[in-house]
Amino acid sequence: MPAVEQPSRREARRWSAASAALGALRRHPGATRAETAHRLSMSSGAAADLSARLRSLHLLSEEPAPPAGRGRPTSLLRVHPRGPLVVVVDVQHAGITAAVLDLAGEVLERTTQLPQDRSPERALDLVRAGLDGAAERHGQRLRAVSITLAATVASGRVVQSATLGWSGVDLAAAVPPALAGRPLLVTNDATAAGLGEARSPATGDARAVLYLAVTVGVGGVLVVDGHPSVGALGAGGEPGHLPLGDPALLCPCGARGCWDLEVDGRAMARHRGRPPPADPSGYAAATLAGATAPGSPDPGCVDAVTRCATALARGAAGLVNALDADRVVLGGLAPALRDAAPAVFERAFTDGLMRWRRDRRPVVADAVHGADATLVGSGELALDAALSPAGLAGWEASVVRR
Amino acid sequence: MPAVEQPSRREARRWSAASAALGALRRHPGATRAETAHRLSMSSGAAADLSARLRSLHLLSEEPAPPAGRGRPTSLLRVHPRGPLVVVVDVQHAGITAAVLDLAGEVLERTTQLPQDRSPERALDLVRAGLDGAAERHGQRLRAVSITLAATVASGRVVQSATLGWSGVDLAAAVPPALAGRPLLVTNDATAAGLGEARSPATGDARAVLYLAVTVGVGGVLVVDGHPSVGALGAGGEPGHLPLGDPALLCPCGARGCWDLEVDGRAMARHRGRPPPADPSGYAAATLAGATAPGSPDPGCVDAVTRCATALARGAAGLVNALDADRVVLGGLAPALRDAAPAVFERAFTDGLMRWRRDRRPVVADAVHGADATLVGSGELALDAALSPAGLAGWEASVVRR
DNA sequence: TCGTTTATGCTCGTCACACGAGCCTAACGC
DNA sequence: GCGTTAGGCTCGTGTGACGAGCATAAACGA
Repeated sequence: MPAVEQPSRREARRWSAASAALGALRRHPGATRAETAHRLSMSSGAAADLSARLRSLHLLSEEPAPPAGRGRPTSLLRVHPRGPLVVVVDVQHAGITAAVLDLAGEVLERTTQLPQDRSPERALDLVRAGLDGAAERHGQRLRAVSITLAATVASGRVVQSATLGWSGVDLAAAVPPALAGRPLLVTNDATAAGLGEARSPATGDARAVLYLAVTVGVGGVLVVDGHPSVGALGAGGEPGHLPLGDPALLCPCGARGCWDLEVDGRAMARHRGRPPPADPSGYAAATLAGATAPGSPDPGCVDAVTRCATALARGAAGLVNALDADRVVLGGLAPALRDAAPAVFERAFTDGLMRWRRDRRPVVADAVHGADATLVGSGELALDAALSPAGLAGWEASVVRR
Repeated sequence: MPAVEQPSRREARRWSAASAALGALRRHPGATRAETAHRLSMSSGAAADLSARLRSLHLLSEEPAPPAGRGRPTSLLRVHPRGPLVVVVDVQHAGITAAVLDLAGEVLERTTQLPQDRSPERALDLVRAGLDGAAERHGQRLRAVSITLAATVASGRVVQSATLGWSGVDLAAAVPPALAGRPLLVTNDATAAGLGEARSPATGDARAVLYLAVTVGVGGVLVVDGHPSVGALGAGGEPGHLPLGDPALLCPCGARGCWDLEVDGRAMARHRGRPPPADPSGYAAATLAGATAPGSPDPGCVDAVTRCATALARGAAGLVNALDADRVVLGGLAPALRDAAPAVFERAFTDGLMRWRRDRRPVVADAVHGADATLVGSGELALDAALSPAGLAGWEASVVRR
């Protein structure tokens, strides 16, 4: 854990308005200054002071807004071209992606590297290389580091990963000296993706978003008021290990009857009487293709897909009951699973809801960010840290030093 | 919903230190001034200013602390005898309890009334009477109202209650004019109880506390960093309606396979081949007694209790997996259920955990507040509102008016 | 007994943000 | 061209946080 010191009360107060303004700008990209001031109920005087301060610190720049109707034209708020940046790294079985984002969440650059072998050491080397490259190109402008992995993460460490085959890996070891002292966030990939989806404008004004992504098993997270609910160690977002399935089945995680085993390629293989596939995602995709083949759907595939769609919908409804989500977002293979058996899904979802919820049942939407979801969510986490009062105080210190 | 206006940024800033100090005092009753100042890393100057302000507003009083060791003796911080109060009402099948608490969470007075009949109208009358009585005795000193019920609550309304037989009741109607404008909190009883348990010193420094109470079904809530996770509408805390049970069983809530049906008196009756009992709690208590009778335990009771204890432990472990709780607190009949079959419970709990969690498995503790848990938690909710910056600003206004 | 040590409380000057009032400025429209 | 409208700017005021320096109350020790 890097020692990211808490700002004093005074320091926090000093930056709270700036943090709020930059946060508002992040949620409403391309907003004007007057608009933002109204949104935060600031007087025009306060807005003028704040704007001057943020501009002089390279935290934002303004350009004249095109006049719209009567009145003195306002200005558009933009990310400053020499403002703070964040760097994110996503570690997946398929490859390691590093990206640099600006305060607006725009991806400025991204690189993907394919590891030669699967060892954690090699992967950490690639993560370090990615971070080092970004540090070289952007130096002090990088204000936070966020790493996501297809793994269960607790207290900044990987505690297990069936996908990567890791356990007990500390990600802090992959941060190069140039970035030491920056906030480091280590997060499960589905948790980050859920955050990215929940904060997307497409999600509307839902207060509690349940994100569920089927890949190998089912990952996901509840995002309440824009904050992921990650529990004690940050290892929340493991809905797949609720015992919603068959108690006779032993999960690789060590527990029995995990929901994980009912919704993915492993479940489909089981339903078709086949041995567990080496690549459950590929197997699931093939089974989905078989079930939806125009003209001649394979009955075995249809049955397997139907059962998985039912298990997914039933579990989603149960989680809505228990956690009081007002929106469900499906990611990974889940949208395809639902599309392959929409009526079955719908029925199982409705039947699984408590009766009083059926009147105003949560919308079940498909994820909008696609393959970038994890990167986007990871950026959100990093930007949260960079734009917190503590992060801004650090930025000011670094600007003054120059 | 009463219109409890948001304080301006300035107002919030004005009260943030006071709010923090009173919050710290609440968590550490009987703390000294110097201790509290250190805890909040305030300079002695700031502490002097703040203390003078809070004393003049009747928010706290000081008395000389008994000298302990060298150095100038400090003072003990106490609740002011004319300071703010909160009023709470707990609506249960068995009766309606109203209580008035001071800022330290001490119960100053409490009354319980037994309703003549079970209609919501009659119950609301009793709630109103309880609130009116408190308002008459304490007037402006009452700063927040918290109502708890054995019911599913969403957006301040009761949406369903098997126990009370209500649905669609708006609690705002029970607030007398004398208390209009005060923050009104309406909460499920198990959620409040869980909050009370999670904030109890007995719970230690756990970050995410999973509270599970078996009564009729199983209620509970995840409390993260002292805040209950209540989802979109405040209807979280319904873990009993996760489909962890037998999908063939239809729950009164309308869903199938609810966990609710596996752990309480209804489950025990089913396991013993009896019809559903009218009073599941009483039936469960009797079955527990039968299973633990010294000398001659009833095998049918033992079997029923064992199966329920297993279902409880298995579900608890699954929720720990999914939500990342680092402590579990059992309330209602759950401690008795565990005590009746400790080895079975232990085994099922451990087997239900993901393997990596077994090394540092969360402590499963019994609730400490007993029958008062709901009242205590309700008080916490009300005090949170009363001691928020907005609540304190309201108090100052009311003091100045006098 | 009386200075020394230690912990704490108090006063005061300074800083920096928030806010409101009053005024200035840039567009539109008749 | 002048009124209308929306928005920006300046400046005085309020207020809390902080640090420095001093005052105070107990315990300790010679």
